[in-house]
Amino acid sequence: MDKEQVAEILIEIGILLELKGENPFKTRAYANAARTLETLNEPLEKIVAENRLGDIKGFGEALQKKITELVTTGHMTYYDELKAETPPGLLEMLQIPGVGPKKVKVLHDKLGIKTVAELEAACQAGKVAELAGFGEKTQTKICEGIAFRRTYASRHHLSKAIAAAEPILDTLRGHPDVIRCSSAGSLRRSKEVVGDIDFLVSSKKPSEILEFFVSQPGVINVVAKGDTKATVIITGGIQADLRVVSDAEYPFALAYFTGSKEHNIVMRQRAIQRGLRLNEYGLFKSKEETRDSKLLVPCKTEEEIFQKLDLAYIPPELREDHGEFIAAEQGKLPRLLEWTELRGSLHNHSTWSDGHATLEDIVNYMIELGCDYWAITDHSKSSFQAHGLEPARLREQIKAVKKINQSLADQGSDFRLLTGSEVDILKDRVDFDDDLLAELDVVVASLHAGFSSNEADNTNRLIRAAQNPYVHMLGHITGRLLLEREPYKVNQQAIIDACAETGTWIELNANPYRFDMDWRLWQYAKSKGVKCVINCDAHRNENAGFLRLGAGIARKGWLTKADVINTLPLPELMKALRHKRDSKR
DNA sequence: GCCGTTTTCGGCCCGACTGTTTTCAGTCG
Repeated sequence: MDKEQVAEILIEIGILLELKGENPFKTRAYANAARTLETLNEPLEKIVAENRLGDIKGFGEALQKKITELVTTGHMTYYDELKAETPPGLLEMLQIPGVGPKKVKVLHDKLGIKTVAELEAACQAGKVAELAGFGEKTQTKICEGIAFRRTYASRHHLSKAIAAAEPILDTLRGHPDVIRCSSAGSLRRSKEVVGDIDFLVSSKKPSEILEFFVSQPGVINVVAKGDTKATVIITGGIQADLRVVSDAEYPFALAYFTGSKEHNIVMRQRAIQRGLRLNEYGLFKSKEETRDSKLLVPCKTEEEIFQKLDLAYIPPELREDHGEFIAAEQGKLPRLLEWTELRGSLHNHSTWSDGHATLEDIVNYMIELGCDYWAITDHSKSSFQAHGLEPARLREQIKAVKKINQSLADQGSDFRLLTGSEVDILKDRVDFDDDLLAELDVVVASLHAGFSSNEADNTNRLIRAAQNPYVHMLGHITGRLLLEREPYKVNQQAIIDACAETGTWIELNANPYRFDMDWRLWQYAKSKGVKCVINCDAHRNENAGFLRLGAGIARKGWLTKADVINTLPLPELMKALRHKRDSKR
């Protein structure tokens, strides 16, 4: 049992305890432990075997014992019993907006409701409104919440959220009474998937701004509207929150609403350690609750807040309590990659396989966009569903690319198309022979089919591909499709180690459904010296925009310009591409 | 359930909004 599986169980225990009405700090202890596990850089089995779990903060006697039992025997008596006494439908009921653990407990204890379907029936029969603490409105809201969940997913791809948020942000910026405004929350932190969109505005006329916001054409439902805050549902079913504050409060509110929750908790603790109190309204020289401006430690920007807490400025993408505090204290935060530092993409498709643009269209579009190069890596023959290229066809494509490059050179253009292949990783080898791969500028090796349910099999296939001297990088190593398909089972750490040994790069696939490899693993990869390539995996020219999204995810992974291969100018890139095969010779 | 320069008990981040109350609990972020 690996750390991800253990973490999942700990999170579930936390929720189950909440449903039982347990002490909230106890439930949080489980959630905290789960988060800590996910950031570990060595196998949990090893830590358990060497009895070192207690060295990690947040793992006391009880958790050590339970986790050790789980890792060594594959099950945990405490969890099994807890799960057995809680109907599974109760967990699902928590997903309904406005329904939390306390309400679920009452519904279960008083009405015997065990599933979402039973809850909906009880609402329709009017039984829920009769319960103490419930009423007509709560009952209606639950019904609407259930119906909403049926219609819309509650989580959204980053790209969809950005597309929905940017026009609203522009509109808000144009309002004469708006002083400063920004998105906040997980969108600002560039999380791969977001639950809702947060906006923050500073203004002297909050009620007018809120009225303006809820009457926007894209708003299909107003969930809540108070004096400083409104919640709406916008087109596409995404929830959007707006908070309006004074301009003096703005930096504090921006830091607060950007989160993450875990990051904020540490920020508050740091304030307390310094005899201060931090909330969304300010940083106060007081241990008591106050908004007394005489006690305010004035800060005009987020930078100043961090400074007052003895920290370097932490970019939003890093605010996940993933080590940013230690680095910010020691002045060791990296200067993160800027998306404008990317010069092209090394994994893309054309009409030769399953892409929608011709080579000529791609060249014109990418030159217009300001790229220096663009690799054409169409599928290999085994991906017949994607019109994968036979060797002869690939050799034709190489000629076609060379001809285009010759004509670019003749016109005095410095832009170059690179030849390449996204070669399938088959059971025991990659799809093309070495002599053909040797003719290509760029080789991306990816798994597309025949995933085993056996983690070791998948992992070994990827490791063998990394060992091939002609393979520059591994593509989308988990095959996940966010919100649609689970990753195939694979030991990512072992793959990173193999890439470190063989000098193979790992792709950060910038398709917003993939963002694969996950940002949580890049710090480890970086520590092993593994380089990243941010690739569009473009099937249409517009997909070039994925570079910006991918850079946001790379920033979450603490990556700098030096960590990312496709920031290199063309001559250096070509040198880097030749390096692995040369060193094998 | 964890933790300790208030250390073996009593804390644990903090506030807005809603609905059901008639002063507050639950939920959410």
